[in-house]
Amino acid sequence: MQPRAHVTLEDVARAADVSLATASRALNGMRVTPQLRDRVLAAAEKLAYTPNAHARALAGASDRTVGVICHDVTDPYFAAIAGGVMRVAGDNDLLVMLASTFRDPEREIAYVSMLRAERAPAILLIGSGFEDARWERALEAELKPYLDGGGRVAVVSRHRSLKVDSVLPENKAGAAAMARALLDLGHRRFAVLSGPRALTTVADRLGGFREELARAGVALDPADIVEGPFTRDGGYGAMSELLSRGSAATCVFALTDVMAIGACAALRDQGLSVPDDISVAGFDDIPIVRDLTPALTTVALPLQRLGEKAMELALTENNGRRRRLLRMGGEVVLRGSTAKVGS
Amino acid sequence: MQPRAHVTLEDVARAADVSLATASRALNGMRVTPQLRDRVLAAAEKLAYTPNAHARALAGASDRTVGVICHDVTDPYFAAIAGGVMRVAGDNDLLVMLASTFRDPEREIAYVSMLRAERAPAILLIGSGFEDARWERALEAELKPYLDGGGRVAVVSRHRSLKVDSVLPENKAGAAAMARALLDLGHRRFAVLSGPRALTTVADRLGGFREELARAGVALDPADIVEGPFTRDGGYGAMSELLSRGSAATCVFALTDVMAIGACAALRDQGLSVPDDISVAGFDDIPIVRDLTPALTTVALPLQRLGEKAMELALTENNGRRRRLLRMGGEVVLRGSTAKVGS
DNA sequence: CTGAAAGCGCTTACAG
DNA sequence: CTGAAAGCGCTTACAG
Repeated sequence: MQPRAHVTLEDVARAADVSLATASRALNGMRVTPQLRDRVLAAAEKLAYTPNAHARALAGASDRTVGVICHDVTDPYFAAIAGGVMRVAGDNDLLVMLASTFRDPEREIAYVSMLRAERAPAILLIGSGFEDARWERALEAELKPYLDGGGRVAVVSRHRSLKVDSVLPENKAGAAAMARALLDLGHRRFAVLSGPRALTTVADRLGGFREELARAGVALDPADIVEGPFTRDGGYGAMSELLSRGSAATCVFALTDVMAIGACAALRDQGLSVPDDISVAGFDDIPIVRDLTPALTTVALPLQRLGEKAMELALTENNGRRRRLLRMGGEVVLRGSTAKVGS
Repeated sequence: MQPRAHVTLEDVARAADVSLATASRALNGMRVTPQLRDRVLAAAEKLAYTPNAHARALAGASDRTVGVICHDVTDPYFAAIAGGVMRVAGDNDLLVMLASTFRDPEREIAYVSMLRAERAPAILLIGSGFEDARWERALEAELKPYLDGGGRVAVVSRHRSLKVDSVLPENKAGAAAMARALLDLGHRRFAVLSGPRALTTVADRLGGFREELARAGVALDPADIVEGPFTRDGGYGAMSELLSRGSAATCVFALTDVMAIGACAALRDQGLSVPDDISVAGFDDIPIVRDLTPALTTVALPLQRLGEKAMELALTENNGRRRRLLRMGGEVVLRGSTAKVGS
């Protein structure tokens, strides 16, 4: 009961009057005479003993803590994916260590490094990578030795990242499908609220949208593309900017639902009605958007499953040495935020 | 480059042709001849060396990973608080290990136990406790030895929990203030969408609301109190139940914004208008509610600051041995979801 | 089944 | 400043 030192296995062994080895075995459920076992368990209970996970890990016991690195847990998109990861982790009796980089590439590398140091059995990287060769090399320099050391890595939403298992939402196809759906509603003049160009997801979604429009003979005026952070306020700001430019677009496509939410707020603040004055569409289908008024038209991604699949990939041994790639399609869901427009 | 074994300090020391001690010192930025230092750093770089955090922790180096346990990261309420925690943690160069119990008391204890085993320097418990004596004892049995061992603990939103530092949103006062505000709008017949009785937050908010109404001579009909899970769907279900009971309430108070969102959805689905047919108020002021249509009337809690303060408490030594208690007030924010009603 | 001992990979007094 | 050595708290062959 000394208010300082930690109770160790040795204390337990001494109290139970057995050897260290026996104490260890009893606590770990290995074969031990019931009588000794009871004595050990009783002593441990009495002393409120908790094994030192570090010593245990050092001594070779396997670790049960996987690391998950995402851009921002407070973003519903990542929260939903993380929820999926945790579901599967929980089923497998794994503790999840969730970290947020707040979109700082440096910090992502720092986290991977810390997780490596912790000898986490698996690391999940959730969210778009950055178009930055230097960063890519640095990340690879961390991941490579980790993988060589037997670490498992799975990523969500990033391509080309090493030869690791990955879950890839079909951003490009989804954006293209959205373009088609909006064209079908009769829209011909579009604006896009985009995120930072450095994110690969931005390139994919913007590219898919633009190309599909082009296929229909509709061009996207560069002045109708406004860039902002991938946040609610980023969407608000981008929409405001667009309005101040006096865009003639009848429909705005925000590259994420979160931005779309900000855009709707900006429109509302300007006294404009969605979808009567202008249609708004998003991407992701985060849970909240169906509860908005009007509900948001979007490309629905199976967010929770994205996380579940990533965790499953990291958990299952990859026998063939090739990286596994799971593509998960998105589906356009038309809701109240987009209106038909007479041509 | 063997694709199995981990590179250890010894490998680095050998490659740099120095002793283990020197290699350790060089890597940790302690005084070492520049020449040797460079050799060590170069060797470490070349071998992609990462120190084993477990060995380091065992050997006495301090750990930089704090644990945060909340009910559900996918809930915007906890996400916002976690965001605050992470902000302060980041400023202090700490890694945050975020865990979700999904409101399972057993799991909370399991997480504390794991964190104890990890010798995390601090553990933060975020979210209402449960009214369950057995659980309380079990939790205390985990926390006590952890505290005695020098661990730091801070909690958000739970009272009576041991003698640990805590941040307490004024749930009771906030709910009372909300009652007053709604009475001022002219409402006299209320309904409450409540969460599980076992959560202390429920008792506080419900109690504060009810007592303030009573003070004004307004009684809360037990039939007008519907209980459901603290989730969007829980709010949806509870509201549906209330409607099916044919309640005559002119105003519904949901104990959390998340439930209020579900309630609004249920009303919408029934073709009822908020606030024309019925007023709805929530509690928490999670970020999204100001973007709803109508925006939600609620008790605004400084969510991010709740997290920041908790982390700060855990980080600053408590010299006086008494537990510190930070009360943080909530403020009623009237928005579009509540209407005046002619008396 | 049980115990003595080696070893996991570091850090840090303790000598030099 | 540098090195040899002890020690952190476990687990696990290895003998008995």
